[in-house]
Amino acid sequence: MIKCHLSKLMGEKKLKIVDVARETGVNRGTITRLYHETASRVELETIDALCRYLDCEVGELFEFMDDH
Amino acid sequence: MIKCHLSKLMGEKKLKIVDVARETGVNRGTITRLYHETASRVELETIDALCRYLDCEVGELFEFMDDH
DNA sequence: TCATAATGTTCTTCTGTAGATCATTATGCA
DNA sequence: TGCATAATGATCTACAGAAGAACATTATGA
Repeated sequence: MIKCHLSKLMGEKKLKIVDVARETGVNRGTITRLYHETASRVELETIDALCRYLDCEVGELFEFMDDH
Repeated sequence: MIKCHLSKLMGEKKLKIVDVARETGVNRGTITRLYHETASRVELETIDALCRYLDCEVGELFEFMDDH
């Protein structure tokens, strides 16, 4: 499975969902879904905006968990 | 922008699009779009299948390129 | 050269995000 | 403590693009 670490990254920086949505320009619903890991599809543009805003790599945002 | 390194990873292993599609169960059209970087959206399930098949991390498949 | 495999291309279908709105909960201040 | 406001949760419709299939074109190799 692919784990999304958005909530962890946001928690470390004490960011709110509204902040991230406002600053990245990404829809709040989208941020909410990634935060709660209920998203199953993601726009590359969204990943781009999050990496830029959180100053992180794609690999820090999404992790491949080998659960066979 | 987000760069997809699927073509590079496939090239290194001399893999064909049909092979990857067959082995991962991902639609060939989807592999083709990622290969040619014409995809703008991606299923987490697809990333999962590719990471597992290529034995790589998400960060090796997608890279954040900071082009301001 | 010919058969077959691989890739490219195009079309329809359908899923899930985008975006908006409303409901609920949390927060801060008087 | 109560109230105003901000943040989050939840839900709905519209739409973009992946999924999947089918057909065309190109590459491969016997």
